[in-house]
Amino acid sequence: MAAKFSTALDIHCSIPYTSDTKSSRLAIRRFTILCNNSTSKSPKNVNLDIDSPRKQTPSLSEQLKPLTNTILDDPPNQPRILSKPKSTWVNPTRPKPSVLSLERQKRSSYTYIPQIRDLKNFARRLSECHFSNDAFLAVLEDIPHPPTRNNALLVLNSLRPWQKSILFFNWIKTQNLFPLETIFYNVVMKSLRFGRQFELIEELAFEMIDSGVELDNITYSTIITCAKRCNLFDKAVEWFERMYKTGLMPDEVTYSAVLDVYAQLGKVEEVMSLYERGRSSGWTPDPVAFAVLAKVFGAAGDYDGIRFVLQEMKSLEVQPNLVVYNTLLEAMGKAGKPGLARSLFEEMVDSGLSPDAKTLTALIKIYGKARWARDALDLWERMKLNGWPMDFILYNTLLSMCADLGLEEEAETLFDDMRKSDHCRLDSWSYTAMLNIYGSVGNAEKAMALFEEMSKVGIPVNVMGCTCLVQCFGRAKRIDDLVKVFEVSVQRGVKPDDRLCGCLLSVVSYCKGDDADKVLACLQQANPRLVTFVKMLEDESTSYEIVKEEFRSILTNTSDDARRPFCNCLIDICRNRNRAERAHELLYLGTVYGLYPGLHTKTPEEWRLNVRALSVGAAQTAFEEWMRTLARIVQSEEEQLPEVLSANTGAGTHKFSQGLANAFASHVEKLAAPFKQSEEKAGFFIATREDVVSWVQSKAAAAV
DNA sequence: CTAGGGTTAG
Repeated sequence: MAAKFSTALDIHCSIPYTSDTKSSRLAIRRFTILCNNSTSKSPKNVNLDIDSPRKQTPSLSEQLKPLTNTILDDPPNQPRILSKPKSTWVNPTRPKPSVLSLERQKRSSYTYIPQIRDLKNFARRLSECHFSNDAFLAVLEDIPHPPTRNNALLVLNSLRPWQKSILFFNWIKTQNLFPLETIFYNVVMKSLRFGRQFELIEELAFEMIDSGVELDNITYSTIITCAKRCNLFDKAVEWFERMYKTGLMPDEVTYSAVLDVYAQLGKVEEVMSLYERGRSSGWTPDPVAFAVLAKVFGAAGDYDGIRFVLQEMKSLEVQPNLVVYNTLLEAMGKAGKPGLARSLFEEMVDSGLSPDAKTLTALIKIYGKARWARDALDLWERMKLNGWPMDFILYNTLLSMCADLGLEEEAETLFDDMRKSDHCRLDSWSYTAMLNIYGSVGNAEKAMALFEEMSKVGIPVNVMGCTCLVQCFGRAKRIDDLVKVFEVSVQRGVKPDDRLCGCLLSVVSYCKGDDADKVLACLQQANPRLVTFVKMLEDESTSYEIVKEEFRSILTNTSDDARRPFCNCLIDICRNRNRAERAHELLYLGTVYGLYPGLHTKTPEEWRLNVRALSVGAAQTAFEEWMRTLARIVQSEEEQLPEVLSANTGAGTHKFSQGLANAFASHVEKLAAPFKQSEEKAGFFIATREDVVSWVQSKAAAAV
């Protein structure tokens, strides 16, 4: 009997598909406000006054602030509007606010240089020479043509890494042959960006300001993206604001760079605000901007936001490119919409675009997490048939998908292909995916062989691999192997996390005597408080108050996604150690602490107990609790039962986790409760009101 | 990396 929740499989494989669209509501509401309020709400706050460059314009954050206040004043249930935004700027005394220039900055035209070959070779020598000043100067002696403006620019453009770019730049400066225009700074900055040298970039920028060299949109976007890559987001915003203050309008490249800054910070509100103000300035965003929008909604798992992006592109007649599709597909996955991802992919292929490895990685991952075996395998076939591009991440994603779907043979074939392949190597991801499969199917022999192979080829086991192995050996009751693998992993640097502890705890729940003690000894190293708590639960004399306090404190120190597994395991432990009432206490506490949202749902026609996220023991406990409640209601006649009562265990779409429905069925039978497994709805147990009422009455009669 | 923006893995 496999405890559904407590398998490492469930711990690892359940993607936190979130249906929470709070952020989108906010974003869309914000969007609505932005569409409507420009006529009524004080426009001075949104207006970037460019007509008087001497007057300092308010900074971006100052401008955002009043908008934030506006949204807080908004009635909470305003309907969402996803229509094409219309500019409604009608205040004649003020100009239409403009936040970006609709013209991209022009780039200087390319000048042909006949001695390009010589200079490129020279640049390569500079790039390859020693980093010391002397070595560099020695090569400089051999410059094949005089360092005119264009020659110097060409060399500078071909130089890497950044240290060399700086050396050459400084050398040109000392030569004093021509003024250093903006483009020279821009080229050096780009090189510095590759080296993530934000401080040096900023130094150069100040040098430009001091010496009166103009900073243009290319300069700013380079500074901003460098700050972004160095995770200096406040710096990125600071430079964006600085450009307004100097009277320079960002063009769409700089603008979408900043959109992405907010996107990476997860600030949906700010992204939407900037986007909307760009739109009302007459901007038609290009695919890059839409990719940024898609990313921000994807990160928030926000389906409404994704729909908004699609609709915007449609109404503005912007054709998505491959990157936009890839980002949208990824976003669909995060929003838990595998079906829509599938149709979006077909739309993409129909439009004539060919998927790349990233596209396929996103889709395969989505199908795997959704347990859509048919679609995953069909796509895999199509990939092979069409010769669509693969890379090592896609290979590993296919392996993980096999783990999600329990495709042991397919995974082994792929694993061997990868082993033989020249263009991809087995790495820790590949091995971990295989360990996940063997852990799921309970193939302890192969799991052990793989573990030994890993140490032989020098690929360290990570915490997830260790968890899979613990699960595998626990299920196989090979407790000595479990202990060995745990000890070795910890010695080699694996830091046990809450998932691993949950897995150990689940093994404890179905082990007895010595075996349980051995596993508890492992758990003792990883989480001693949990072991103490298990002992408290077993001890009859522990009071409810103490259990409650200690449990709360343990949960507080447990990561979110491991809390329910912990509670499930602890309930199982109580039931398997003859502490049934304590199991009821823990279930009650778990419910109070919000670990089982929606456990019981009511409509006028039907009351339902949802035990899909519960372990076998927890599901049994919940069912008993429910029966007690129903009996009390029937006897006290305080409330009318609905026509239908049902319990949902889930059908166990996962190949290896179909144990819950069976265990539940036998528990129902043991209690002689009148619930029947539904023929047409898999995973449902159903009783009518009459059944329950007469069952309660006959039990009451028997008790007299 | 040929002066600037966006996308892949428990």
